[in-house]
Amino acid sequence: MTQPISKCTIKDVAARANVSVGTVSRVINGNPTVSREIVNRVTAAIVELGFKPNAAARSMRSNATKTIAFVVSDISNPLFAKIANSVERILKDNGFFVLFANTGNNRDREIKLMTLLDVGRVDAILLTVSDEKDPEILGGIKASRLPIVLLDREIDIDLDAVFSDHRSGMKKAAEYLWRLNHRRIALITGSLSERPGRERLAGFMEAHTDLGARFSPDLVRSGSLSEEFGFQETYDLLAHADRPTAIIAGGNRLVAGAIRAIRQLKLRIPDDISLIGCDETDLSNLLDPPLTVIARDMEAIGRAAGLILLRRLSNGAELKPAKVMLPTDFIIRGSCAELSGRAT
Amino acid sequence: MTQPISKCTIKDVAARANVSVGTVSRVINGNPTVSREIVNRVTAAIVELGFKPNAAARSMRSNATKTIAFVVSDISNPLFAKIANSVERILKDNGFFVLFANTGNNRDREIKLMTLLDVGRVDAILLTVSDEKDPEILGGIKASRLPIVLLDREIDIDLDAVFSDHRSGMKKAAEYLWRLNHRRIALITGSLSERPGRERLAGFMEAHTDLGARFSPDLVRSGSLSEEFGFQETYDLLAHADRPTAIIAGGNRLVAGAIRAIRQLKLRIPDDISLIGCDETDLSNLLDPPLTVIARDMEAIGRAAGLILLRRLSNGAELKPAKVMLPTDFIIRGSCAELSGRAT
DNA sequence: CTGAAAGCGCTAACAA
DNA sequence: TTGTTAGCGCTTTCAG
Repeated sequence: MTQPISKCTIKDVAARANVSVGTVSRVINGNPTVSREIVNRVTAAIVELGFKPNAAARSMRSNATKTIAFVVSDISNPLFAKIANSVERILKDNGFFVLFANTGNNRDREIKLMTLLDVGRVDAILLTVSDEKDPEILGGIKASRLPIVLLDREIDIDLDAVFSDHRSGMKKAAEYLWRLNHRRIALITGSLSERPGRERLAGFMEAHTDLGARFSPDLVRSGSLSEEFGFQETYDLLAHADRPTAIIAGGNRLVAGAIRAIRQLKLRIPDDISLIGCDETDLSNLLDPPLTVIARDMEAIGRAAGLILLRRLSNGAELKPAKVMLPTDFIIRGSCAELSGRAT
Repeated sequence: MTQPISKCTIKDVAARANVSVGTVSRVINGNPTVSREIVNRVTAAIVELGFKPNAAARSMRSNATKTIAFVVSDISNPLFAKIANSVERILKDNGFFVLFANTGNNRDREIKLMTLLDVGRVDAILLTVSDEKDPEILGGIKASRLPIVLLDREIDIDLDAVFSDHRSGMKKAAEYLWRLNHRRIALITGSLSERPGRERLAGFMEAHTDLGARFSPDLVRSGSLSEEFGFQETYDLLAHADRPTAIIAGGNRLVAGAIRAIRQLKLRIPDDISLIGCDETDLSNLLDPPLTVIARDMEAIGRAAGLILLRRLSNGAELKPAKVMLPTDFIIRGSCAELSGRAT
């Protein structure tokens, strides 16, 4: 095994192989205009010296870092982690690294991050912003010279983006509950300043409209995707006399909060309350009864995002922004009960 | 808002402010030997031009990238994600970015990654290797000129490391089951070529020895930390006539597999089988009954790792490698039953 | 086909 | 206190 005792540069290789640095560079970059003879000599020298081209110097010349940033609110959310995993896999195959950054849903951090990254540190950004309307955030995005791919966000700037079809999944879920004779269905979901919250609400309302059903505003709780919000709203919903018979928790953390609240109130799923969750997690399968969910393929989302990024990076800026919509899947399991009596 | 239409360099700033590039550099780096007057002028020029110092050029000079690599088998494992999150937070506060890479527990990928990173792309590595004895992996680590912090791994090279005290947690768990009159206790855990698997087994054995208990080898299944392994071994364990009365699943994915197997066999926890898991996940709290677990503070692990890294990076290589052992916590919940009859 | 040389943007001597 | 300049390691003309 070669021991790269001290950092060695292209110069050392050149000296060792008795060629010029330019030639070494050509060999490294697979330039075909080098004779077999010399390629061999240089390659040998590279191996013997354990030479590795310095990334900083390269990116300084080429203006490419071969790394992309993955910016989300919280990488420890298993969903983001899955997307990150998938993104990394596809990007790695193309010689890219993934830098990741948490914003903690903090507006200022998001803005700061944009400028921190836009210094030749990464070639592009995979982004999930916390507020699609915030002028400062939009300003930061506009000011960035980097290609950006949006993850499930819709803003006023025309960018590459990959979306999930929350709306139709939600619609199916609400209709399903209706068919089980539920008439008081509650929805807990994220803020309306983020696409997932808006789309889920839209699907929920669409279902009601199509069904000719009345829509009870106090049964809709939109605010945040946090577990805490899920807990509080579920608790509040169920503590009232006129409680819903079913809850749709529109967000994977919200589900955890909802279940916690249901437990605490000593209610049973689905006998006392029917529950539908979002996204596949350990919870959905391993809960007893298993959870009926609106799911999506995180792997596919990451793959799509990675592919779009690669496309943009190789085809330049003239490309029309790609918008990819990925489906959701409504998976019926055991967490919803059929109601016998017609509740109006 | 300043629009950085075209990339502008230190030179442009110098021209604009009527000073030399050296002075601009001094201002950027907060060198105190610059007059107030000029600092203001340069700062103004920087703001007006929207100048941001190029990271590649800087790291080429300073030999520091201000980014560290986080290398694990699978970032989508919620535990790693939590550590990553915590690491990122502490490192970010010190101006560092985190690059992450999945190895998928693939030996070759681990080795390749080391050389891919050791090109001035990162300043240090946070590492979890898949096999502590593999000579090629060890070779790769030795060959690396980068500071490395090991996460819960023990190898023949003296490096910074942070460990979890799996052993004592496991011991407590086994003793607890014994006190509940369990006499056939099974352990499913990871490979013995990784520290967690070894330590968990050691704790398990220690408990038996201290208790003067016989030790049934076929009740110990060590192999992998995957959910699939957890499923298969649990299934196998429970399908036999002479089945254990309790299972300890030593690994967070193993728990998921174990529960799945138990469900499939239509067994109830804890009436038919007692179960102890490892690490806090949604599962542990939200399962019914909630899971008794050997837990640890992932946040603390990430913080410790980040701090050690920072220390090494600022104090240089002469420092004696730090070894930090973080505790585990045995949390009793409802997944273990007390046996009445003495089953010898 | 190969070598020489000019930078990429920045920092850090060394001068002034 | 400020300006000048020599590189950091590499790629890429431009000659030869």
